[in-house]
Amino acid sequence: MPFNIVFMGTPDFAVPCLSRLIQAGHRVTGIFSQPDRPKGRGMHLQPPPVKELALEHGLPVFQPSTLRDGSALALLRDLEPDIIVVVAYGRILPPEILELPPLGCINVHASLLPRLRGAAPIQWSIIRGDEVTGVTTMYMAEGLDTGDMILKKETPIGPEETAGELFERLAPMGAELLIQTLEAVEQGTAPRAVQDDGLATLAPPLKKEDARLDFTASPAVFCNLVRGCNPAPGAFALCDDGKPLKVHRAIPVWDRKGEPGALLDKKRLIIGCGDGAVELLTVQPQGKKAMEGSAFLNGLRGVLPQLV
RNA sequence: CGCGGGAUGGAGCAGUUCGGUAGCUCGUCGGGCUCAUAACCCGAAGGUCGGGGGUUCAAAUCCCUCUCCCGCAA
Repeated sequence: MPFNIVFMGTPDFAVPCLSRLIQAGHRVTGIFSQPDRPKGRGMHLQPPPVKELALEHGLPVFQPSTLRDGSALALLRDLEPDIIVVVAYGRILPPEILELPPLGCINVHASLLPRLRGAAPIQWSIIRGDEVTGVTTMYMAEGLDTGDMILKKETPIGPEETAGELFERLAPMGAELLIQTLEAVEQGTAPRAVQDDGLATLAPPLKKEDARLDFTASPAVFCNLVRGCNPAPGAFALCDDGKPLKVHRAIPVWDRKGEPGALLDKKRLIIGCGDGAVELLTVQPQGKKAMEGSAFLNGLRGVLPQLV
């Protein structure tokens, strides 16, 4: 017996969840998504991915600029949700909305809560060097990802896995867990586990400076940052001319040593790093396409890149 | 009209200011050296210089225009 669902979500991560909801035959009575925003080169207005999917299915989409002026609440009442499903919506729900649906508001989060609460759990799990992560569903509370947990699914992180690759695995995994969670809620068998705040860690949105590479760090830390920032926003090193060099792929090199930032090879982009070295496999100079490290060296015409 | 960089053999780049033979580092192919090699030496193939138009005796280079790629910012 499907119930009325209002879905709130914005970016790509939320798309599989909505897609599975529709596929599973749930009655989605309305979609909330962030307003279209000017984005990318040219600053053209871009609809969020969830909106595009919703429109393809002819579902009503709402994009209020705020949830706190009462009109959103009125709107929600008309949609008569039994439950609200929130996936990366990008906004904290006020208490009156959290309390509106009889079955509550549930959320899909891309980490094993209470670890990595926040907007960028996938990137941070890799940047921190975690070997395991997963997805968690929870009953939403007023705090940031602090609600009582319902279901969890773990998955190992590959030693060379990038944030983009992990994203591709976690998004469908989250969608599947969402379906299971809804079934459990429907049957009244959903577990409810309080989060241990003492174990909580944060995964705030990545800032520019977070993606800055440091050649004095250990090769492992360096490469974790590269993986965690791939494909976006892209980890970068600064050259001595002040220009950034994005590093898309890098691996530790343990049998070389050198001054941090110094080039250690003629043909490959092996750079001294921490107590060893790293090889930059794929880099991208400003204004250029991504290229192999060796190609970057070919175009330097004898000038050494002084990375700092 | 947000700011900016770019398009030159398979890859990455110089050459464009001040028009006049197509260059560099690699890769590929052939040969040599070597116990051997990703090292070294010799040689070769491969380019409508993004598209179109214009100026000129002559355009990668100057003028106009179009297409595509990318960085930043948001």
